[in-house]
This record gives sequence, C-alpha cells and structure tokens, in this order.
Amino acid sequence: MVQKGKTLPLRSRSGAPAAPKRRGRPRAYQPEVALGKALDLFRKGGFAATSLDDLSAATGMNRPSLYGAFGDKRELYIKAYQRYRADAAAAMIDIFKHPQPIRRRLERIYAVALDIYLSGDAGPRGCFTVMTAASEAVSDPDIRAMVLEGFSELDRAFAACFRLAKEKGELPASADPAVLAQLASATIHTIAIRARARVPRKELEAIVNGAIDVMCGT
Amino acid sequence: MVQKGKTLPLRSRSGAPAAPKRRGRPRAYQPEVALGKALDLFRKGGFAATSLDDLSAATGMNRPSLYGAFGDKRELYIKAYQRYRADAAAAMIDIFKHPQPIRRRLERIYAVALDIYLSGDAGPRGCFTVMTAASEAVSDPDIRAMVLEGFSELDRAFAACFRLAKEKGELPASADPAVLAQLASATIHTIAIRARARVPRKELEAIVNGAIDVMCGT
DNA sequence: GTATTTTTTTGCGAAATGGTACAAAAAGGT
DNA sequence: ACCTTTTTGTACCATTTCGCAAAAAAATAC
Repeated sequence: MVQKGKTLPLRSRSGAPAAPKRRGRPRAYQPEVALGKALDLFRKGGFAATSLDDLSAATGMNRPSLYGAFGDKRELYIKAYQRYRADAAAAMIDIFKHPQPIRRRLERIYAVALDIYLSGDAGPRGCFTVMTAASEAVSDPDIRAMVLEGFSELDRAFAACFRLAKEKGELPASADPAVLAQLASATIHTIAIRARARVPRKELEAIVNGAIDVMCGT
Repeated sequence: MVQKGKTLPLRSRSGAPAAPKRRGRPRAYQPEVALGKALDLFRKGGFAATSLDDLSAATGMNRPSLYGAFGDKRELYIKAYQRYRADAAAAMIDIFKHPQPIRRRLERIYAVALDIYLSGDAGPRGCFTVMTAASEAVSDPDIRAMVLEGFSELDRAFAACFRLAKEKGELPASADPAVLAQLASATIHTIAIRARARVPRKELEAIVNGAIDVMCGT
C-alpha cells in the first residue's frame, strides 16, 4: 500500500548521498522501516494489546534500542500515528489537488481509503485515526488533539472538493459543501469501522456508491 | 447469559416476588448491577486496557467471584456487550415502533444515541459496538459475529423507517431506503467516533441536522 | 446440632509487562 | 595502539496480569 513511500531520506538535493560519518557503532536497523513495522503492529491490535516484546520482535530491535530510538511505548505510538497520517496524506494528495469531476474524485478517494483499510496480513487493519479515537483519544489530550486534527483535515479537504464542484455547476445551488463534507467523512468512518469487522470489499463499495449517489445526485 | 437457568428475576407471573430459598451462602452482589459496572469500565477503556483487578474493584466482587459468575475476561466482555445492546435497543425500541414523520423519528433516534455516547463520568464513552469493532472484531470470530449483527440490525431498522416514509409520500419515489439507511448508520458511526474524541455535543448535533436535511430533503 | 450447599475470601503462582543498568561491540578520532 | 562515542545485547527489576486452589463463611436441610 503506501508505507514504502520512502518520503524522508532526502539525501539532500546535492550529490552527497548522505555519509555524515557518524561517530559510534552503526545502527543495525533503519528507523523508517522499524517505525513502519511498529505501525503495522499497532494498527493490528491497538495500543494496549501491543506489547513492547511484540514490537521488539517485529522491528528486530531489542527493547533498549527501541526505547533509545523512539522513546517509551506512548511516544512510539504517537510517532507511528504521525507516520500513518503522513502515508495516508501522501496517498490522497494528488486526488485532492487535481481538479476532476466530483464523482470521479470521490470514487478515487474511497478506492484509496479501502486499499488502506483492507490491507493487512492478519485481517483488515481499518483506519488508525478511527481506532485511536475509539481507544486512546478520550484519556490522552495530546493524542486527542492529533485525532481531532485528522478529522478536521479530512472534513476540510472534502469541503473544498464540494465547494469547487458547486462553483463548476456540478451541484445544485442549494448544496451545502460543509454538510456534504461531513457526510463524506461519515462514509469514510463507516467503511473504516465495518472493514474492521471483515465486511467484504464489495459491500463496502456498495455503501460508497450509494453515498456518492446521494451526495452528488443520481 | 445462559448460565443460571433463571436468567432474570422474572418473579414468575404469579404474585410470588421471588423467594426461591436458595441453598448456600447468599450472593453479596447483584449480577445485574455488577455487569453494569463491568460494562461501564469496558466502555471506558476497551478490552485490553481493562484488567480483572479494575473490574473487581468496580464491581465489588473479588476475582474468583467474578470468574464464577461470568466466566473469564472474554466471556465477561461478551456478556457486557450483550447487555449494552439490550440497553440500547430498549432505549430505541419505542422510536422505531411508533410511526412518526421521518424527520422527527431521526431526530429522536440521534438524540438518544448522543445521550448514550456522551454519557460517562470519565469522558464520553462512545458506542460500544463501534469500539468493539475497532478492536476485538478482527481477531475474534464470535465477537465479530455479534458486531456484524449490531450493524445490520441498525441498518435494517433505519431502512424500515425510510421505507415507511417513502410509502407515506414523505420521500421522493427515487429515494432508496437501503442507501439512506446506510447513510443514517454512517452518521451514527461518525458521531460515535467523534464523541470519543470529545467533540462537543453542539457540533455533533450540527452534523446530525445536516445529515437529516440531506437524507430527507430540505 | 450436624451435614450440605453455595459463595466469599485469602493467597498463591506462573507468566507477561514496561522500563532500565551495564557491559560488550563496533565504529571514528588522534 | 588507545580513547571516545554510539549502539547493541544480556540481564535484571518491580509491577501487573490472569487464573486457580483451598480454606473460611453463611445460608438451608435434616
């Protein structure tokens, strides 16, 4: 799916491929891929059900190394969540940028969303934002803030799409972009949740298609 | 809830208010209220983050009694979830039964849903079905089956409402009750999730009102 | 009063958990 | 060769966790 985006190792734009001549013993792991493995685990089981031993086994790093690289379990969870958001944003950004007919746009967004939610060796992993909201967000203010940001980011992105579509005359003048955006987000949330209960892709696509029809008119 | 024959103190239909002369040492707890406390805890933190010690403290039963009364942690979780579903159904049943204008009906349903999702001393507890879907449903087939049943129960109840409204001419002939029902469920899911991130009731009500407008026409 | 039944209570135990201390290892600097 | 720096690997600790066994308690039945 997305995770291998590689995003970071920018190597600086000059030729130097990055050989900063670090001083001590070289790392036996690549932080990027280790964080990816940790994200996979957290997405599978959530915060509480994922132990440091599990994370250690999956990343190949022993616990002290994990601790040194990412901090304690909560910090690792937060970094994994940030990584998830970055990956998801990277997978969606083109669709939200390039103007297209609203229907086409929505179809593509939901297709990518389903790819993300249904991926996973040990069953569909769902949406990490939704899972985090369901579990940690109530009691942890920092995590809650990130989750809320995730929600409004999505709401705003959808709203921008509907606003543009309305300007282009694809939607009736009576359409309210903010309301439609929240419905579009609600559809994201419902397929994320249902995916987690192993509802098959076909059914989720049917939900998506029905929602698009209502939002855009048949 | 099979274990005790006797299930509920049905008082039998005759006058006898229940004095079955039980044989051994009397219970120091009421299973009903203990299960309620357990449900509260599970709704707050989820399965993995709630320990038997927590449950023991909250119910006032020590661990062996808990075990004897409800089985192991997983069984207790399942019974608590069934209780949740029964409570939620009881709170909604009247609204789904009595025919009413579709808008009024939806307003009442969402009002009750918000009451359920926003209640809780230590922060909003959200929807237990959604939380369970997000965490346990992937890996536990029995729990998954119950969650799926919860989803389709809600879908069907909404669909029945829309079907009736359509027959009564409240909705255009083009309206698809099944699609509208899934949108109504999606709205339930989105407010459940957002409630968990402490989105204030006013905002959730705004989402609900917008969704109702789209579903029923403005 | 004694036996029987059911529940509570205490306490154990084996495993898992999050976190850390410390020595060994692997690199560069001089 | 020797020191410094950084990371790894091993081992450990204190706590928590789930589950159970066995004794004590509280009621009824005889």
